Amino acid sequence: MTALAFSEGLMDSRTLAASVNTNPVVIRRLVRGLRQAKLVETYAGKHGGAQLRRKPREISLLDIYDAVQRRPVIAINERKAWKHCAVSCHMKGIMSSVADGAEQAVRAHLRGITLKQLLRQIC
Amino acid sequence: MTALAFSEGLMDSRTLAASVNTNPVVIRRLVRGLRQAKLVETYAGKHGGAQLRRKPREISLLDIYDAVQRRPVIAINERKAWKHCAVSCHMKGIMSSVADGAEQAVRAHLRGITLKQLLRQIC
DNA sequence: GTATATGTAATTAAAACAATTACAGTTTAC
DNA sequence: GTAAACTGTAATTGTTTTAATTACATATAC
Repeated sequence: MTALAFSEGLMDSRTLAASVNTNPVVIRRLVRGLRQAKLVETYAGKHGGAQLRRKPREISLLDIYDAVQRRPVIAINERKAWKHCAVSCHMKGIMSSVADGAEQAVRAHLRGITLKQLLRQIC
Repeated sequence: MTALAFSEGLMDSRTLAASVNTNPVVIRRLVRGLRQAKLVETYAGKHGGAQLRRKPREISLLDIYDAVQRRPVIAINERKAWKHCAVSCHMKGIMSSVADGAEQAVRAHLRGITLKQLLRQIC
């Protein structure tokens, strides 16, 4: 996303992949999430590629995180509790709220950073 | 750790494993980290096991997190940068500080929760 | 119509993680 | 002093997750 902001235009998945040192298909899979979140628009065909739909100043890292993230910051134990153990029976609920708090803390941090800010550190 | 606080004494790895629904060896591996962090003490031999070294009120979730955690909240891309791309060359540094901020946010949250507080939600 | 893109499913490979086995060392109880 | 019940840890195997790659249908520019 920083590369897209930097380029100020279309970039194809091959170039983006080179920048991250991975495979174009990996990029296209991530771009799908970003497109669904309306952060980028993509074009097929010759001279196709992806570009931002909003100004870097208007895209936060939280927007990107929500668009591509899959797993929570703190995962909770999903196994069955041991019925004879009061602690075991309560832990899922207790840890869920702990994990939720951690998630919110990270989200608040990411909400405060925009692509524009990252860009300023390069230019 | 909540189970140890609840029991107010020694618990063996077999019982702890039953509570978490896993294998005793998995517990013993986690306990090693907790022991190195001086959060618990363990005893070998018959009637052995683990118990807390401090009061639940004096153990924060951050203490536990530091003792057993392995991977950062946000991992950064460790691949080689693409020399011809200014963004690629700067991203590692930029993302490191973003990841660091997220880590600090989670740590601040966990620092504010003690085992005692978790215990209160059970008793 | 050919070259160059994306979109996506399917497959393979790699890495991380948990489970299990095995066994040496420790402590208790008798 | 020896059997029983623990911990400590290395080694192995199995499972799950993730990334990489292949394949090909579809779209667009010229």
